[in-house]
Amino acid sequence: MKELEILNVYLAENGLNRTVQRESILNEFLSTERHVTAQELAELVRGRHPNLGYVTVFRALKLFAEAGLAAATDFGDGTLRYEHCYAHTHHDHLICGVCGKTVEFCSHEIERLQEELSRKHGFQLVGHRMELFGKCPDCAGKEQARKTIVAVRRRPGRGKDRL
Amino acid sequence: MKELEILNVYLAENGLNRTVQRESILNEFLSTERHVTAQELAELVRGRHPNLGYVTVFRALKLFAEAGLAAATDFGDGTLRYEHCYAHTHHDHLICGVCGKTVEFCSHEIERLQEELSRKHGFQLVGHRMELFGKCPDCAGKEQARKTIVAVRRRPGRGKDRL
DNA sequence: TTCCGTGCAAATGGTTTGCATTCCT
DNA sequence: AGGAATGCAAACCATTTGCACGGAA
Repeated sequence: MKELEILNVYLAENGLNRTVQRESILNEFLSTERHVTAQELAELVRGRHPNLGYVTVFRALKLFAEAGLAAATDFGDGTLRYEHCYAHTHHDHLICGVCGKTVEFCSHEIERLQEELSRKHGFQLVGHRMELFGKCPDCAGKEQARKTIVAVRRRPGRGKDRL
Repeated sequence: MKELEILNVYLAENGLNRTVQRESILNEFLSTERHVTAQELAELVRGRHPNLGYVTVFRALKLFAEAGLAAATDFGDGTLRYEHCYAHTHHDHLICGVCGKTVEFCSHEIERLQEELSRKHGFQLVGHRMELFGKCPDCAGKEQARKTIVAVRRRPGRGKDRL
């Protein structure tokens, strides 16, 4: 079963309609391998469908996420980035704070420890979010040591200087 | 050296001024043990200083963070929550998705694995963010199994239905 | 007496909603 | 036909900025 089919099943099950827009958005979404924002995807889609509105893309991404086709993450700059996740295994992200490159990884060991920790506190673990911030090999090469300040401590707002 | 002193040193070092407002905000901030948003803290402060503006609190919290007195985290609802972190050790959060209760924890083992993972990808680790979402003992007791849906998969926007 | 801080109001920007129109079924 | 989807504009809301005034150094 592939993505379009999944979507259609989800739509049918929930009494929602199939539309050209949703199909186009899904195609465009599936054909990018990056983490896209709604804005970015909307621009991509508009390449083929100039009058497809931003809001529609936004709503579609949310829908995809509900259907289990997309996963949203907020890397800390206040905007949601979506990646397609159907038939992908769970993973977390390693993010370069300089150039923004992301690497996906998965550590069963860490997940086991998280589970263990939750249990220790009586929590029933439902999900987690983990992002490692650092400098990628390229950027570490270019940039010499400066103040190595803290992506996590300084978590700026939604404004211009964010990230 | 305690917090007020740290702040004053930071202000002096950076050519900034000491003000009554900043001191009041710091006091109020230190006297709460929760993770406060700027809004919440502003309301607390206004108890004593009715004409102290929200923006000032906002700016003060940012300042505190720069001075190393506060740490900001975004639990995923798009609003920054500050906690005081001077002379506190680093920790991550375990968050109950039902009642919002948070537990702080620290796992050296996980941190070691994160370090190791980053190195494996050639990254120079600068910081991380990790939140575990689950159901706390109390809420797990009250609520019976329903759809155990994913705080991470479904990451809603900044609007009304968020969280 | 020169910046800095404050506080209001207005701007920003991602996200969401209202609503009239158009589309699926 | 009847509910759903679309698309525009307008609303929302946390955050940020502009600016005039009062305050610290």
